[in-house]
Amino acid sequence: MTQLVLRAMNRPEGMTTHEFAHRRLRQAIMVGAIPPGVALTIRGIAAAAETSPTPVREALRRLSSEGALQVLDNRRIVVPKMTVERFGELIALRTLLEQHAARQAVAHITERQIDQIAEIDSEIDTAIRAGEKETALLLNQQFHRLIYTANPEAMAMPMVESVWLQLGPFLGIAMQHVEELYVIDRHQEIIDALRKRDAEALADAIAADIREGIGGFGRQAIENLLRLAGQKPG
Amino acid sequence: MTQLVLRAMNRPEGMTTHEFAHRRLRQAIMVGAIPPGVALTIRGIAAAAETSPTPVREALRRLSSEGALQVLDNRRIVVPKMTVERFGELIALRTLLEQHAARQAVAHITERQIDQIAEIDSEIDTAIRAGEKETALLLNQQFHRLIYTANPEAMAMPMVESVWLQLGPFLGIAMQHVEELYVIDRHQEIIDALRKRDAEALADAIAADIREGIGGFGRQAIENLLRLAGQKPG
DNA sequence: TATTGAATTTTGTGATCACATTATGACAAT
DNA sequence: ATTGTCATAATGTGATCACAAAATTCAATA
Repeated sequence: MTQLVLRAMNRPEGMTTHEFAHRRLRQAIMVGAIPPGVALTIRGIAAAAETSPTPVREALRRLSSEGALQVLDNRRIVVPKMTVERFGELIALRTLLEQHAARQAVAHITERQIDQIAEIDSEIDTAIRAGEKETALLLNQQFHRLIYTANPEAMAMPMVESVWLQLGPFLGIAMQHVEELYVIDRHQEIIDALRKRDAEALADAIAADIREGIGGFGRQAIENLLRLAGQKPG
Repeated sequence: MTQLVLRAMNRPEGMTTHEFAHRRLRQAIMVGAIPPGVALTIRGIAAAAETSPTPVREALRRLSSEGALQVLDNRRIVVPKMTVERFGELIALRTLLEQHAARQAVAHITERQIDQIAEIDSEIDTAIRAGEKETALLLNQQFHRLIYTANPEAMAMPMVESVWLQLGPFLGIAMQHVEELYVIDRHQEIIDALRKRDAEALADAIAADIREGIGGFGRQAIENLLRLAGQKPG
């Protein structure tokens, strides 16, 4: 049994221990650092985070409510295993929610915010050219997040984050085995639609971005990736 | 300050204390028993649930991740206040998610399950005739839930539950002040579409059911209800 | 070799305590 | 009447402990 390692992060002042534990665990799940199906122990996480079990449990409760973790009948906590069916459902939900969130954002977004989003896009290109896949992944999320949160009442945002989190472990696997995951995107098309305040063009571009990115994996490719990652079927 | 009262419930064997606290708090929020904006105290809930603060905190973390509660900067925990904008967003999300969940369910649902759903529908009629609004509300949720969970990988279900939970406090208010909230529904239309395995007819019926039910409140009606409930604009 | 069963360890859970932060109320000054 | 100050109370937070349940180990048996 390999000991869990959490990436070192600097803790913002005023952040509680359980929030910090939540953030670090979330990051680990998002990049696929925690293999699906193997039990997480509270004491193990507490040791890795150098805290006591109490705040860790609160973080685990939150993550399970967010769909990132699954509480088994034995009360053990695991990262859910990916299946072809689950993957398809998550991609469909991602498209549905992000299209909706994008449409709702159009009426609120400012030119200043679009500039900022375009800035993130160029940072993504830089990260990809530098081969920093993990950075590119996080920046890509930030790109989408900045669009949707232009709507001050973006009620769908927590749900989008939940889907991202559930796709995270699989994305981590894909990043390790697939070279050209981010060579193409529809970001320029998204930015153009934003500047024109064209909600339908935006929704189309979002759908295409998802479809041609992570959503483009076929059944066979997904099964191969899951096998490569050593995930037992079940 | 009035003391919080949680409805007595029998605790299923094997259920943990924090799960039980979560369920009871969830129920209280769902029927609008906790006024929005007033701070919930951990010790107060612990006293009402006759437990210690530890499991209560875990329940509160879950509920905040589910959108039912909001953690303020002061670290105080409140039921979020409803606004016209938020209400509209929640209804839009409810429609979007439930239409999707219904479409995904059609391929999986069995005649036996449809029979069960029809049974719930007649129970709803009974409850309405008996004037038991709260029962009708819960049965209505069960009606919808049984449809969506026919799909074994109903990934949208937790999100639907989240929306229900966020609409809960407002529904509780509406129930107290509006007589004919449940006199009409599209349930028969939904059942017919299920029997025909007609996904599009089902999605239309779901949308109509929401639109003509809680979704039918106009801006003025919502503001009046919020005023009646004594909610300060904020 | 495979399997059962008991002993041991590990783990989840909830209560309790101590501490720092925040809210509250009393009272004085303007 | 309103504002500001300070003492007190209430609250959130995290560590620690005890207990029961579950998993693991390992020896005995088929």
